[in-house]
Amino acid sequence: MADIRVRFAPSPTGYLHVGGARTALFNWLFARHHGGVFILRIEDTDVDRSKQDLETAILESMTWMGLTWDDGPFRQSERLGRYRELAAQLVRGGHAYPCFCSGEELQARRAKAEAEKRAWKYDGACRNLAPDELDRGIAENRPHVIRFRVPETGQTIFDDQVFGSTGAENRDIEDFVLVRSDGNPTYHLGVVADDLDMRVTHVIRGADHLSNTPKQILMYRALGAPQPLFAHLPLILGPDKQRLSKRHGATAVGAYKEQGILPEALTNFLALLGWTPPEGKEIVALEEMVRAFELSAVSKSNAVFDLEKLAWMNSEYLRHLSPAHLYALVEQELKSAGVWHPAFAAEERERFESGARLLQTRARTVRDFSQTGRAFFSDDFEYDPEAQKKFWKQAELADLLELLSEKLSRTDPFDIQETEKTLRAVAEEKNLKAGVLINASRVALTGQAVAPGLFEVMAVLGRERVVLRLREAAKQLRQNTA
RNA sequence: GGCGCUAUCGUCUAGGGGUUAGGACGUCAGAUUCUCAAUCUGAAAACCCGGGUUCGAUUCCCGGUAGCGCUACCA
Repeated sequence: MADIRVRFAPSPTGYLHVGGARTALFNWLFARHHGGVFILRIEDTDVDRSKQDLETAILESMTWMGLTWDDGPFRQSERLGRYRELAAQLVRGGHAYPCFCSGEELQARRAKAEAEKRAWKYDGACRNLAPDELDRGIAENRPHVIRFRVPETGQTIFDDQVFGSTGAENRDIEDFVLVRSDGNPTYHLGVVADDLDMRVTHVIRGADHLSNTPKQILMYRALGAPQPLFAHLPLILGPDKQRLSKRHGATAVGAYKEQGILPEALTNFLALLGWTPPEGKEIVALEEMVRAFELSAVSKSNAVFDLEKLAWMNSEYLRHLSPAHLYALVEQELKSAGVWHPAFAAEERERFESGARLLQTRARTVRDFSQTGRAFFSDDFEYDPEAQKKFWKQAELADLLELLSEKLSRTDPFDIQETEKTLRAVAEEKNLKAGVLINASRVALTGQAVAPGLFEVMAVLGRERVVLRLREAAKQLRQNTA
């Protein structure tokens, strides 16, 4: 298939949410797979709700995810003239007409129909206005919209690339609005005009548009224009199976970035919502997805967004990060958390790197490096109250930690093996299980009950810090028990 | 209400007229251990219901039910 052109068309009325991101991803994958063009278009015809900084945020999120576009971004607000022109063409051809019904009138009629339990559809009041009536309305400058004249009979069916053959009876489709009374186009006019002008070959979008598609196909026909292929994507739901929204927690791509999710993990996770890679291998790099992606493998049923699996996938990606990539990421995280020290770029580089590596296998998000892992990069950290409660129970621990501190100050070389030997010797001498001393020391050195192996921690921190922190902890412990 | 779409473990899904219905996340148990994670082993866990077609349906067809979507001068 040559000359494939697809587009992603967010509207800047909110941040890029994961559903939109998945749509963008599938478009992008499809384009890359076929060597086609991925167009970015901003659908900002809703002037009241569209915001410039939201557009910027959307572009940032897409860039962060690696979904770069080949053309655009185009803005519908910059093409208003073109939409009016097309609407006029439709009117001339008898496929559309001005409608003078006001919003209030319409609402009243709709309410009445509903009260009488009649299915409401625009009643066509202005569908066949007498020419003089029409002229008068225009001459008097009465506010009006332009409606599309939907055929009264027949059906509009199409072959969706995901859902298969589907469509609607024309009699079930109302004469929808093309141009608002303020002259701005509605979504339906905008998409068709743009997809036409941008020579989009495949419209890949959320399944919430499945029922809208016949309307748009009717427009292509009225225009005598070739229509694109359509592929609708199942929706992403919250755990309660309701359409994903803010009340389910974070939905914006930017929020996941803030939480320390890697773009690769998010992308991979999103791809698995509705698409199964061949071979069933779930960890799939972007390039691999590009190679394997097929619309025909997209599922038809909605998918629940499972945070647990995203978290797992994130730790999986974190664990397999190359050292260079890891260091860059951790550096960035420490900086934004205010934990970064310039020495980490110079004389303390080794400590920084080994600390990052030590934390790598157990990190769930990049935030962990500055949060639970803070003590590896800063001397300014707190003892977690829960950790103290769990491992600093015995009062004698204060003396023991001090003793250990003193022994360690003479341990040489100060490495994993020797520090362990030293600690176990102290434990034995005091007739104590090594675990008790180890756990207490862990809290002393990291502030946490959960951290990497103690002797690795010691080796990374270095003698000076370990000795100091153990002594400090002993002091703290005495205070606690006093 | 009308129209449309969908329906396999809790979740994401594979599969498909005859299978021990497969995998992943999660859960549980065990191993390991210095906490946790990782790792390894094992376990529990699903074809929405009713008809039809068929020698045989989870799979095909119809109906029901449920969920979702559309039903705006939102997109």
